[in-house]
Amino acid sequence: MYYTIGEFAKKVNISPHTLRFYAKEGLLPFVERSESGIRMFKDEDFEWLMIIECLKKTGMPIKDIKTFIDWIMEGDSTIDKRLDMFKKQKEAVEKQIAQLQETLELLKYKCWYYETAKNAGTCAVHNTIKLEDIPEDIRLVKERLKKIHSLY
Amino acid sequence: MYYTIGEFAKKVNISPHTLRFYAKEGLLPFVERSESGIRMFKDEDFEWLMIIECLKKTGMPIKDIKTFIDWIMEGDSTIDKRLDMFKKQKEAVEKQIAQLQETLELLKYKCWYYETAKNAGTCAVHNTIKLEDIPEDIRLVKERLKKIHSLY
DNA sequence: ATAAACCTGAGAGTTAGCTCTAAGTCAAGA
DNA sequence: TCTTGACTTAGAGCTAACTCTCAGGTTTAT
Repeated sequence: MYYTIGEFAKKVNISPHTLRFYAKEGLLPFVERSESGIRMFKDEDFEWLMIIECLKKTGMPIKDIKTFIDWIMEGDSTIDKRLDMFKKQKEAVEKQIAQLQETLELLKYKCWYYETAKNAGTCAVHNTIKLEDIPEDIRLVKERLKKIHSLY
Repeated sequence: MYYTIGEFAKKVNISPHTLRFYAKEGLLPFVERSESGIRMFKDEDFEWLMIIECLKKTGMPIKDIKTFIDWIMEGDSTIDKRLDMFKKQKEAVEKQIAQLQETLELLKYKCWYYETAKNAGTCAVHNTIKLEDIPEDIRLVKERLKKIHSLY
């Protein structure tokens, strides 16, 4: 069962333009061609695209993804490199999640800040608010922010 | 206490070039100027930069950040808009975290895959591996991936 | 007073990752 | 056979977010 680039594009939900761009960048060395030069995608190519998508989601640049694809094409001699790469990428994503969770805390604080301001009709309410009227979790974020500020 | 752009750049760890770029994009309407036109940053401007940084980390484009800064400059009449914006941004970040956690699962699977291949000396080991030799958590990811694949 | 270091805005250049156009080739249905 | 739509490559264009260069003005320390 073979697919043209247009059919495969629908399957993986990536435009044919983008698939050709990936091919040009060397991300799809596994794709077969017909005699007349037309790309023939297979079902198993779907798995390759899943790996590519996964690495893209980690923020890895296309050049580095190409390096990794080339390692796979090279065979078992590159297993160590591939393992190292995934370990590093795993750590990178763990850091990204931690970073986003910090950002989320600040956003939660800001939501509370504007909920309170909305109820009072003015942001000025935050000049007179008492510490004990601030919810526990919000107060912690507020104090963390102050600390960062005073570091500089 | 006023800072020149160079001094402030060090404080917030952003290059003077980038700060001028932000100013040009309208992100720093609160920065005062000396008679001769030189920017005079204040301690409290640090907080503005913290908000800008926070929104940038959520992936918000500079134009949208400018809209938000303009709302703050407009005063209390824009509190509702600002609250809505933060609520949406909070949801967006929660989705990003969920997405990264899925990606992390796949990376963990790949780490296990290559650890196993490394021990065996070949990726071919995965053609003959028994289900019961796959750790519980890894097996779950593997099955989830299969399901996604068969959807198409 | 003068050199060094820093400031200014305008605008050019860079990078990544698409996204599209053009000119031509190929394949399937009426 | 002919039309229509999808395929091909090369290469141009686009957007975001910087990043840097330039020519000129300002500040500060000797």
